[in-house]
Amino acid sequence: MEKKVRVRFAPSPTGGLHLGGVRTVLFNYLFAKKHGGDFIVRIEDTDQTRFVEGAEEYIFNTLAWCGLTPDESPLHGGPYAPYRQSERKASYKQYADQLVQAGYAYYAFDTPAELEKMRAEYKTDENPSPQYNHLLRTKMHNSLTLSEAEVSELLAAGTPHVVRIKMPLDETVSFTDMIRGEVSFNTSQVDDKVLLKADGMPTYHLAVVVDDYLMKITHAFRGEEWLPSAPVHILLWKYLGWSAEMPQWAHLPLILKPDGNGKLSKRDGDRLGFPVFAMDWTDPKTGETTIGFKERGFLPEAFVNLLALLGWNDGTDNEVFTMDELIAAFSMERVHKGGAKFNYEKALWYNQEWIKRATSAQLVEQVAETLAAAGVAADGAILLRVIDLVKERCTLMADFVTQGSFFFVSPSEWDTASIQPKWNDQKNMFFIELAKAFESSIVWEAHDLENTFKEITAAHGLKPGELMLPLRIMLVGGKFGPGVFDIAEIIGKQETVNRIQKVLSILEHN
RNA sequence: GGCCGGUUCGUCUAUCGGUUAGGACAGCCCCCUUUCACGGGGCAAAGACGGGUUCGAUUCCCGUACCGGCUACCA
Repeated sequence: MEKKVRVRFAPSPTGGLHLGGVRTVLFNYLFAKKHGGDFIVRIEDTDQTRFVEGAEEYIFNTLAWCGLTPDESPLHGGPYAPYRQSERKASYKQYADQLVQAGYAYYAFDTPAELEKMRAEYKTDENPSPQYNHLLRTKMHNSLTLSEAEVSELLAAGTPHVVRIKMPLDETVSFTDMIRGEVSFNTSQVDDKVLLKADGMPTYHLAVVVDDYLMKITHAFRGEEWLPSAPVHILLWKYLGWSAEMPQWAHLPLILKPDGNGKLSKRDGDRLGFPVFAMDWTDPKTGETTIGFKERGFLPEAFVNLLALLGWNDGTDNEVFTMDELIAAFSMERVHKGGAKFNYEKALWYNQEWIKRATSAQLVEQVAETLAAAGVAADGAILLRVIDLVKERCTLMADFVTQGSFFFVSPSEWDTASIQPKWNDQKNMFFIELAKAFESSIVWEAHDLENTFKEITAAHGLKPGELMLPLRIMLVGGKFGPGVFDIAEIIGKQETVNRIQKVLSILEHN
């Protein structure tokens, strides 16, 4: 029987979740759900110096907003708890010891200062960053160079030390990456990574292997930046005697900055004016808030959609997918190898697509919230009609404010500059009469209003074209929005007449 | 520097050796629209370079160039 698929997303709680991180979650999630498996979130908080208050909560809020609910996590519980590595601290040492016992790892007593000295000493133009590797370990302070007695003495004295993996000489480690195919490394080129730190915490390298094993992870997906350390992990699986259980790997391509080169960073968003984080993130130390896609006015469906199509496609021309469609269509083999430059314009297009496709009923709650935040109280029944009328001209949720406010509150400013140049007494008379006609009309429907409007223009010997724009500006405030008579119908007789008269008086005083 | 990965229109991408190299975003033009959008139609735009393999390479192999990642007791 096939093993049940189990994947994990393993973030460090160090700050906001950016595009790349959410996409990694997404691909994990899609793969798991596609295969009827479980999606686990494990918090990798092994570095206390980088721990950031609130970051873990933020991660779960983001997952909830995106609709990527974990099956197991510190928040959701599960049979392999705890899901926080700091709480699993005690379980790693035995594996480190096991590796030392078997000769696959060793104790190293070098102090940070000694390491620094070593790097400075061996640094050359050809080798700018000397590695603690098979060559240099013979010159350092460790259980390979020290006598057994010395080592026991140091250990007994409680001397601070780390455990390092002993990379073998000139062996080939290879594995099949689900995206890249076979990738191989020569072990002589890989350094002796620290497995267990002096504070007793494991490094990522040990923790990821131990926890993936213990949690029965079948597929391990992570960013491409992890590819260089894959041989360490593969060897660890082997040295711990778990080769048969090793998950299948896939290293996801990076998301690159839109201009120039390099991977996308928070700075690029600040610089180019678009969000990089999924949701607003406030740094607890500086108090500085970084805008998120959610707060910028993206729909979660659009955010998920655009992320999925950054580096993946189903082979057809289809670009708009619901979560269920993504799950059905997803396959790791169709993920791109190369990194993708993030394009905010395209992201906006996805959002507009999703707003367009959403029904007014689906949008009403959020739109009401958005309007309320801008100080506009919007009534439910009318709001539904307004949303239907304006949604196709909204790219971001915030656009509903400019596109929808004038239905509920009179404009505070009018683009009279666009009326004035061609304004004259004749037009003034026309609008006075129009207001009167509107005021006395019995039926208040767009179609009838348009007829009334046309009858009066004809009676005055005017062309509707030169009066339509002034009317629009009177009702809307500017040169935008849906059909003028639809607007008039919705805002009602009194309000329509009021707005016409208000602008008439402004024009008169200029 | 070393190791690993990558390379199709400006951008995201399709192509599983044979295509006028397709689509989308952005750009430009036209239509629709007495506003702004939506929508419809059109234009422009690509296989990094050099060698092989092959009847035939964007596709397979090698080299070069360029780009990226890693090179911490960070993940």
